[in-house]
Amino acid sequence: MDKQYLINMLKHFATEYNVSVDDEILGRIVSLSSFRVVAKGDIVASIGDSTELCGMVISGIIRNYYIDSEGNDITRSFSPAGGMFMDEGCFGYTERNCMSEALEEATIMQMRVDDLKSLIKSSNEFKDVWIYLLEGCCRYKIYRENGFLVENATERYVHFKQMYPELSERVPQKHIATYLGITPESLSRIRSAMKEDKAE
Amino acid sequence: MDKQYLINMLKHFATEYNVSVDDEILGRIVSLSSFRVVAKGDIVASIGDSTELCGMVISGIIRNYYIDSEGNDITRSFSPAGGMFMDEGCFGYTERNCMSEALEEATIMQMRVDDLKSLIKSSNEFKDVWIYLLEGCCRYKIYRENGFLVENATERYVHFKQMYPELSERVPQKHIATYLGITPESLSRIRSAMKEDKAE
DNA sequence: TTATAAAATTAACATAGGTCAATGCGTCGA
DNA sequence: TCGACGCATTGACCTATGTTAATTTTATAA
Repeated sequence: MDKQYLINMLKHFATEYNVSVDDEILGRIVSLSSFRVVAKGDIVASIGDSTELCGMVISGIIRNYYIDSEGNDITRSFSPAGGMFMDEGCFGYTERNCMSEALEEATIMQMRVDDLKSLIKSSNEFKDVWIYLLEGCCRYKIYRENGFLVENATERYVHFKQMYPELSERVPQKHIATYLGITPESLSRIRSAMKEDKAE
Repeated sequence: MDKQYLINMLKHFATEYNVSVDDEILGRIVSLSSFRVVAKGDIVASIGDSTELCGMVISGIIRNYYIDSEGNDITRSFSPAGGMFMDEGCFGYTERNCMSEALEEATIMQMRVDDLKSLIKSSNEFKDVWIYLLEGCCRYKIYRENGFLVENATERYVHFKQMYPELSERVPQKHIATYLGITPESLSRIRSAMKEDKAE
């Protein structure tokens, strides 16, 4: 993986988000980052970890999950290729409150939040990119909030499949269930009820 | 309400958020804004409205709520003094999908999203403020997502009261209930159960 | 201050989703 | 190829929350 290759990869992710960043900035990001290949099942970051690093997924899928007061594993989000994770530091948290694991073999890139923030401060253009990403994060969370407020579990599942058809295939159902705020057993029942409905 | 008074008010709100913006920028914001006093119960913006305007609450409380597929009124958020509302345009939505009403007599300020975006583009300093606000929005929504994923209704209510003691007093309970994702009847039961627990 | 409406409480019953446990099915490593 | 383990499914039962409706309390406006 040479530098230009990584720059092109980042450019590709940026294009998917409809933002353009010039190579010079991307080169600085790459220079400030370290890269790691992690195996399926590896824990990439844990509860209580410092938030000084933030990461981006180059390939594979990272799952971010809470452990609730009874010890249950509850998926907060999935980070596919191009997605950020371990980003709590960017939002001002000083300690991580969730776990991150690789659901598949994954290549991840990580850099210091301080470095990222300096980069943002230093470049007017990159500031716009950061604003774009933050607005996207808000949109996503507002959508999710809306789901919990006005939809039932079945509706949330249907919309999840529409929105993330690929994740629906690649990720174990139990994780999709907890992401939707229900148990794996409930999701299984919802699925069989949906099949019946279709049959009729 | 003269201009300097309004500037000072905005400065005060900014201070509460721990951000500083200089008077020149605030002056431009005020110049681009219009001000309105709305009566208790007034609908300030509706579903289907254009998102070309965004607003900030100067005094009073604005409640933002969805109407679900069965016609139920479900609170999405409260905007107290200093809070934004009608901000969908800032996040790229072209049409509003929720209602906004004044829970008390309120003074609101509104400006064109385009003007706000130009202001952000034009000022490096104001960009930082906008980034700060967006990060705050993400933090808030992440907290809320966490609540729906790992807390039950009682816990969400307790945390709501801790976090927004003033809102808890000033806002009808039925709206707090739907904000928490439950019915007013359920909240009432939760409250009486909490009283019993305390008594024992 | 009173009349009226709105909000909160309470009760009885209904239901979505949770819990626990058993079974079956893939998949992956030895 | 086999065995073991993780995952999905299913069933029986449970609980939190929803629904409907009656009642009490509180707020509002004449």
